[in-house]
Amino acid sequence: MRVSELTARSAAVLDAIVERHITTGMPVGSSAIADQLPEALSPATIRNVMAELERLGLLEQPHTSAGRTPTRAGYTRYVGGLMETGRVDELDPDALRSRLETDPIEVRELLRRTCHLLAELSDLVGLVSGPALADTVFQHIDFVALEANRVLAMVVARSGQVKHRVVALDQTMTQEQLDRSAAYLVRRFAGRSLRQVSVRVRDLLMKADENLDPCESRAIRLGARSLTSDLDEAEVMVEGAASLLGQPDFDGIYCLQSMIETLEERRELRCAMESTGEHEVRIFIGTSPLPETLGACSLVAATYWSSGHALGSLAVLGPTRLDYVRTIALVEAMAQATSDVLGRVTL
Amino acid sequence: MRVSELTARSAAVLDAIVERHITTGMPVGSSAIADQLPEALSPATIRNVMAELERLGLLEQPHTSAGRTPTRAGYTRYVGGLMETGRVDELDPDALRSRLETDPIEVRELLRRTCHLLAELSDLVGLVSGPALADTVFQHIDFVALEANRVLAMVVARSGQVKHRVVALDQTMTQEQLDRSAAYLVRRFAGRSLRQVSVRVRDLLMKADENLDPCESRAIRLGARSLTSDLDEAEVMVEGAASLLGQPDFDGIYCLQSMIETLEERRELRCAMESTGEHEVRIFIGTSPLPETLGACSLVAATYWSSGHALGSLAVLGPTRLDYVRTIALVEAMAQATSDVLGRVTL
DNA sequence: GTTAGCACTCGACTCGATAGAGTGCTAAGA
DNA sequence: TCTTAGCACTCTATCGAGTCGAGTGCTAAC
Repeated sequence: MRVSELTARSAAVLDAIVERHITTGMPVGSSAIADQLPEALSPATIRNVMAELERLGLLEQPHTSAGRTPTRAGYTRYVGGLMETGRVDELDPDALRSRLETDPIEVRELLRRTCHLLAELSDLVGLVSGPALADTVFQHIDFVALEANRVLAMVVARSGQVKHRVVALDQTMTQEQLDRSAAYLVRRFAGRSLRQVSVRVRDLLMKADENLDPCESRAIRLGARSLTSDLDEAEVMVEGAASLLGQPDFDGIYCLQSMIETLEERRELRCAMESTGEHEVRIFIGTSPLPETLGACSLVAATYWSSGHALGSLAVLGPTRLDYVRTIALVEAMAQATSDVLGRVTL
Repeated sequence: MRVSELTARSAAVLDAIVERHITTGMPVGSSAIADQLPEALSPATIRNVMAELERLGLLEQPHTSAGRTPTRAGYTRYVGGLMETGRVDELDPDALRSRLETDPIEVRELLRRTCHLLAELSDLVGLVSGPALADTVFQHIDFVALEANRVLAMVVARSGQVKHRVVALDQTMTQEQLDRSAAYLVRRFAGRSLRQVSVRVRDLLMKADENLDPCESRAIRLGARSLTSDLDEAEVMVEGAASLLGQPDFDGIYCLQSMIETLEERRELRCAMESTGEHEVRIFIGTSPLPETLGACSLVAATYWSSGHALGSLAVLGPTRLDYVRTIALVEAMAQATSDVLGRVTL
């Protein structure tokens, strides 16, 4: 029998074991399940089913005389069931929305609140990957002359997001020249996405277009230095990393340090969060897009949107043994609430 | 006998015990010290001295048949000795400096590197509190109209640091009006510290000066909304929080979670880092400016400067049992190196 | 003031015994 | 054929006793 073809009873036993293990944290014995199932069955029967689930790799035993715990595959199958049957809590996005709104709406602050709320309501780690600036609309650019050929470049997206960096010039430019350059760039490129602008400017720079006057080509050069590839890199916010230390599952576990380090690093997290899946809510249980150090964790992630565009991801990270029913509902509702608020801003 | 009046021999024994405890992490017995001291003394004599140091509150015993460990007071006295005699390593700031320099110099990136280097070289937690924007020189301001009465305000300091926020207007303003407002503010206030500008603008707003034309008073109103009190709040960077988990001293300690939480919060850290002391390098051993959750930790902090002004603090946080000789040298050299690099930028 | 000698204390470790949870297997029953 | 009662078995967790050893404090002699 293949895993996907479990009998209804086997599936029910698996679900019961997973749920009991989630609440108690202990290996689950046959009699506990016999008591719990609606169908009246003896522990011995349950044991037979459990033995089969173990053969299928869905359960395991810490040792012969202990109950069973779900394997990753077991969790995966359980969660798959949840997703298919839609058997998750409902959480009202409206209640969340009111805790997210700022006046005036500021994208970064909104996402920070989302992250905070995820951590607070789950009592686990909250994660948000911000929208990459490259996907937003170029609205404005400003250059400010600092001393000694250093120029501050500030790029503004229509959403109000800002990216600034200091660039070094090879020749001195007056503030007036800088202003003219900025005005030129705005006039010529405002309204396109920052990614397009970045590509276009780099293009023009390569071709050294002879139709451009010196002033324009100076502007292009400045633009290319300001719109660098790091526009693509979305920021990742993490909150509540310490909550992992409070998890009984990780009590005294040796790799806790590298887990926290991974959270501090962020780079690997971004990849994991942004990998897509077939469902709206993606769940990764200790494998694949999750870095190896987080092998004992699960990630419940969703995408947030604005006017049809996926902007970034938000997620909750916790031990594999986490309350999926609640967490899925939370992540789903939070994605909805954040998208709603973001929908009121032009990005 | 008061603590400060220890005999030379008692002080030597204390120092030896602290140093041995720092390297081994275990309670220190009398015979180990007898072997180690230059003066040839029997363990029994050392025991007498130890008993006295214990009466003075400088040492303690985990239990009767164990050796001694230093108390906080013991560490404090030991560190005081180090500072007075200058018995610390020397570290070459030049070597550090080359790892800090960026081209072009960007203040935030520099401080981020400082923080990273502190963590890397100490294998502990690196901390840097950034310069409050309020202390920097106002160079430029820009307003960009977003949709629906939202305006993005970007404040630029001469150092190239930027603070931006979105403000909501009560009446619509055209981009041209915004530009004129910005120009007015720059013309009138550039060159003063942002703190002064903030106070002055607020002042003018209160007085509703009738000498101002409508355009100017609009500018003042915008300025007041943009230069808010959060300019005073210096950012605190933390790196290497996970290294606390690797400390054998904290192995299985119950309050580790709240320690990491405190590091995540940052608020309390800032206070601790910025409290001043008589020496250039300040050391706090589990008490007073440190939050209570960090009672098992020590903080070694120093101030970094630029052209005579203290700008912020940098520090290393580790377990009380840390290698003070090395750490003090590191923090001292890093403060020097960071100050040197910052000295090349006008703030 | 110093130190050898000695009894004493207390944690760390080992060993064996015990209790208890949960299993797999077998054989009988539906 | 599926279910289940009964039973032997396995393995962990826990407790107490015993031992070892590190280190102490005290006393008396130098």
